[in-house]
Amino acid sequence: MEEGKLTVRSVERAMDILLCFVDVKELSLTEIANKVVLHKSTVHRLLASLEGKGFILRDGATEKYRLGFRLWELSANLVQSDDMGVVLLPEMERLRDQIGETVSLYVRDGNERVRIQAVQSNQAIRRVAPVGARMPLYVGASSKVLLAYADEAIQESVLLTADGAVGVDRDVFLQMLSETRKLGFATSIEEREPGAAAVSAPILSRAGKLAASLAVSGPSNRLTPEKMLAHVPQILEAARRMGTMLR
Amino acid sequence: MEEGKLTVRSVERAMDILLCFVDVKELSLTEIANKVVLHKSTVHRLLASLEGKGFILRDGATEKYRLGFRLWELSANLVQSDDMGVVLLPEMERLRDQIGETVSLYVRDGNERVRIQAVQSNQAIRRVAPVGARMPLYVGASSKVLLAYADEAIQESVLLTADGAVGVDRDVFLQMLSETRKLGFATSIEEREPGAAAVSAPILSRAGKLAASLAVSGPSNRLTPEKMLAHVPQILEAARRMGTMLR
DNA sequence: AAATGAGTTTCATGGAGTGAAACAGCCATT
DNA sequence: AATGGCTGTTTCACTCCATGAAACTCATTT
Repeated sequence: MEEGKLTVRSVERAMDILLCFVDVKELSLTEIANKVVLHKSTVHRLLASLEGKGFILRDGATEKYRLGFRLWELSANLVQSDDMGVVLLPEMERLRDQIGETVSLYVRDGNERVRIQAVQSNQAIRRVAPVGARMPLYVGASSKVLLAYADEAIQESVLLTADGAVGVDRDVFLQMLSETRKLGFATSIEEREPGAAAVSAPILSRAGKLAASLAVSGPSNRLTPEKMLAHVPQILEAARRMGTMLR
Repeated sequence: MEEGKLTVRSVERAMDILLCFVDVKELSLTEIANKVVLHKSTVHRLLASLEGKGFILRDGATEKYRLGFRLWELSANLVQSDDMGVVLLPEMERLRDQIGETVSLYVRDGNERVRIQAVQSNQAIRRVAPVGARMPLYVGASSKVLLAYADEAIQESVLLTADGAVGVDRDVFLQMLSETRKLGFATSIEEREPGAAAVSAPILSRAGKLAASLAVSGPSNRLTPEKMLAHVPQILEAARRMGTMLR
């Protein structure tokens, strides 16, 4: 896989250094050098550049490096949740490339769910479903997820509409939602559409609130229950990562 | 002033590009190029590098550039207010170099104020006051600031303790706090310590809450009222900048 | 059609970033 | 004290890589 590279090496290295701090608060020079696999002196120079611009600072006591205050100034203008479709797209593409099936993003709107973003599987047979499409909230993996993490009032409201449409038992329904919360994901097989299966996981925002549901879907003969379960860890991880990108 | 430069030019330029977004949400390539005064192609390459690492993204609709989601991931590990002393130190040093007097940082703790950081004037005569020192909250420029922006309950509580210690009139006291809020800073001349004068301004966090007070202090024969007033704009600006660095 | 202005790519050039090695501090050991 | 091991920092020759002018697209405007 030859990547189209018209980028600046030292900048990429500097960004890699910043990214060392995603899960660690402070690091020493050599720790960073080991992480990014670069020579001490190179890292030192890059750090000095970042520090000069306020993106890195040194703790006076420990002499270790930390993220600098300039990132605060920037964080005010970060993408908002309403840009979700844009922000999460690269991650969705990544998941699609991992799994090879269509990946969709849904949010709840009233008693419906609406697909706000989708990246299609590049396989021959694929499910087609346009962005913007609206679907009922009581059927399909994504619906289960969106409902499971919603307020009770909303669950009740959907139960009312669904009650008339399909013969769903109230207790079974609530049991299913509880199960979804416990598992952390939901599946559906030929539920909404014949021949189609899907796995879905919640995207919880940084604040812990449900922001959207992420779904992987495909033809049920290709996306077998075993395959679906095998994909769950990757889907959960992707959803977790996406959550960290949202307010 | 010859700066010690062992830094990487392209990285600094890339950071300058990121900093274009402190007060703007999205920018086009040429807008950025104009801001940082670099040729289009150079900016294009740097942007591609930043985009590749997720620090910049392009809005699908407008085709303009925005800050990327990677900054979210980093913002989780940003310095907290309890690191204030560390975070604000460089700015304090800068102010000290501008004004040439001792710069201190105070926070309120109960009915006292405590110096949590200080950079000493490098002049011959200088005030000595160790970090960690605690002082009463009813006297001195910093106390006025810390109180002026505090809850009324705290003001009352201090009034009670102060009432016994020094003969302060309640109305005069409250009037003084109101005046401090109106001006946005406070001064004190030989109030707490004979021969010492100080100017202080509040550091308001990003959320608008009082985080600390910034004080410039020195011998009152050198730090005359005129000098103090002349320094006010720089102090206010420094305090404002520091505020943007705090939650 | 021609012209403007956006973004992108190409390419020769030399200046800039690189990493090995040496240097300088700072604690533990010996 | 002297040693060794560990940091972070600086130096420096080499060459490679970032640079910016210019050429090239592709829309949109005149």
